[in-house]
Amino acid sequence: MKPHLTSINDIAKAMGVSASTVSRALKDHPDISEATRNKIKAFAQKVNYRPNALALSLKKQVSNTIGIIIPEIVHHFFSSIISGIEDIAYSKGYRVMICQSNEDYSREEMNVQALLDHRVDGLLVCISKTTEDFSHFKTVYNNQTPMVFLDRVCKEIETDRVITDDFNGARLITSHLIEMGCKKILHLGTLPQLLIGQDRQDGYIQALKENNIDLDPELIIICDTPRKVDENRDEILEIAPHVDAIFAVNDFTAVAVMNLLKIHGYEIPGDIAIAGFGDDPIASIVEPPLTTVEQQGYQMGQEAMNLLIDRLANPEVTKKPEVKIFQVELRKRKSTLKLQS
Amino acid sequence: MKPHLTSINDIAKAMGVSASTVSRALKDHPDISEATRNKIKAFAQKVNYRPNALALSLKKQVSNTIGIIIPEIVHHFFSSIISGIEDIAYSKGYRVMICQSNEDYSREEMNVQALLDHRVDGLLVCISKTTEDFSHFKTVYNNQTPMVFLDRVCKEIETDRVITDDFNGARLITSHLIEMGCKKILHLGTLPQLLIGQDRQDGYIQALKENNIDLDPELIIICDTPRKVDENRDEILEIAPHVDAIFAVNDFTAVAVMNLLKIHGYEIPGDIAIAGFGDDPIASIVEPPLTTVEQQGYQMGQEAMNLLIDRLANPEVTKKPEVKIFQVELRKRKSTLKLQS
DNA sequence: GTGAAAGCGCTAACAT
DNA sequence: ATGTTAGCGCTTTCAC
Repeated sequence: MKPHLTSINDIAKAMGVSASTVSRALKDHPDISEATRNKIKAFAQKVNYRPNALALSLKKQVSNTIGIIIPEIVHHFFSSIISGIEDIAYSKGYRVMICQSNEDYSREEMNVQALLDHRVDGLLVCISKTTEDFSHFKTVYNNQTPMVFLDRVCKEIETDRVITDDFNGARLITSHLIEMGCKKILHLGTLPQLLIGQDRQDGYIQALKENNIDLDPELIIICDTPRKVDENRDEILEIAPHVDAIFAVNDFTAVAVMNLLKIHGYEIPGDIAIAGFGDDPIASIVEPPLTTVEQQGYQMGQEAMNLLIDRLANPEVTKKPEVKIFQVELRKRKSTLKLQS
Repeated sequence: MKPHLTSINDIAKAMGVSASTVSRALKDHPDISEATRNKIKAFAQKVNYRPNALALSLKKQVSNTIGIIIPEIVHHFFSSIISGIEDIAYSKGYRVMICQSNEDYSREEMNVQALLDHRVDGLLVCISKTTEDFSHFKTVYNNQTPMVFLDRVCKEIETDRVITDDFNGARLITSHLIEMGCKKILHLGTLPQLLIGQDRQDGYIQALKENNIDLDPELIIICDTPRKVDENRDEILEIAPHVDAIFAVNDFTAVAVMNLLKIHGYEIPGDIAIAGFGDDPIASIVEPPLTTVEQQGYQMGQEAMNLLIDRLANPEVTKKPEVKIFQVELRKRKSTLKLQS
């Protein structure tokens, strides 16, 4: 914004016409004579005129921008979501503002505020892990700014949601482990306030039940990042001799335990089978490759953006919140393929 | 932007004062009596008043927003850069708008335009691989919108730059391979228009020279993504028997060749040593762990943002473009540690 | 201590 | 076919 980009007024002055004529000419308004229109367009082109998006948004009360709040873009799942969102958004003439919460509640609050301040037309949100109070999202809801929750949702707020079938995913994985002959399965889960964590844990428990395996509460511990694996290494190493499988709530945690166990002489999957969740690229790179379930981040992002655009296009319609559930697919790999004895 | 968020005018009307009074009261202007100020502030708080950032930017001709254009956020190096930028930006009261070019020239052009349209105060750019024409950046330059190039720079435009010492990094790696006894080193490089690729290739050549190894032009091929590895698999497999090491221009390409070679029965590093560039997290996860050099993405992002803020703060000062070069550190890992015979 | 008015860049209803 | 005017939300100079 340094030296004043040329505005419609500048053009008007330079050409001896009114600003409205310029405005109309540039958008092919039928009232404007072809002669003037051409002259104006040519001139605008020459001076490289570009409409000021800020002024436009202010005037139209529509910014054509949607805000994205996501925990951390480093993770493949989240960046896939973003790509899905962007591709739909761009194709429909929307811009996106991406904010990272870094899994931090107060950063998330700031992000919501900043996006609202910038008058985004809508919000696409994947809630931070540490968020337990949802009042900032209620503000959005009360503003009537359309919002779609993605993956990590807030049930208290009635909005469209796009989620993974976490329950079935976890059930699928756990059943697979059981099929491989595992009976003592350690679950590395995530914080209780995260629904996805709850659902994955429930899926794990359900699979045990279906196979008449008693649930041992000691075999569920909260440990959802490589760092946490490191912090809990003693506990994990103490439990390890007594289990024959580990199901981690995400792939990078699974990889971290795998490394920990390998260092301590465990054979994977011979001694302990390991499974993750999400099918991150590292899952196929580790040795042995990691069994996991595929989550369709890209498609989820697309779907969420489509839902949002729907709301934006029909603000008066008050249809019930939609919930799109994405199924997952089991990716069996070497890390769980025990030779049946 | 649905039901009209409450504005300063609304508050003014509701309280029977003028808009200017409200404006002043809210920003603690000394002219306003404490009584009115408190009343107004209390009311604003109650109705959850938030200034419209769009109107503010329009008025002030400063958006406090900076634009980031980056090839692909999925890559750890790039998302580290973003985190570095964000942390500095937030602490100084700036917002960021992140755009992905997806390594696509025309997307990059669109991004530049969109950010300019939104009147960002400055731009932080990591150029797309496929960009050979830089006129869109020259437009920015002519606009006098401050811009800092990061990692992938454009020499034709005189701006601040923050780069990696690619030449020395590649030289370091290549020398290390030579020390390990390798003499026939295949280099998987990137497109010729990319300076970083050129520099890494030059570093590779320099190391050969320093060790009196003749450069074999057949041992340089352009192959800079896992997909390209797949496309060039035949050529790579044909060359493989005749080399004792491979130096890839980035880690994910290195990992891809490593997998290809492992599948075809090669021992790493026994038959062929492999090294990458960047120290992506996958480098320490693959088996064997990958030798590479560490690039300080986070710090580079911080530095770039600081340079930009400097320019923004002193628009009149016309000091010469600064170039910050970040050194790299060799990370020797198993993938190159040949037993010396 | 407070208000009126102008203007940032743009558009649209209302003239002419 | 074109111009005038008002206004989107906000700040700031100038009055009083």
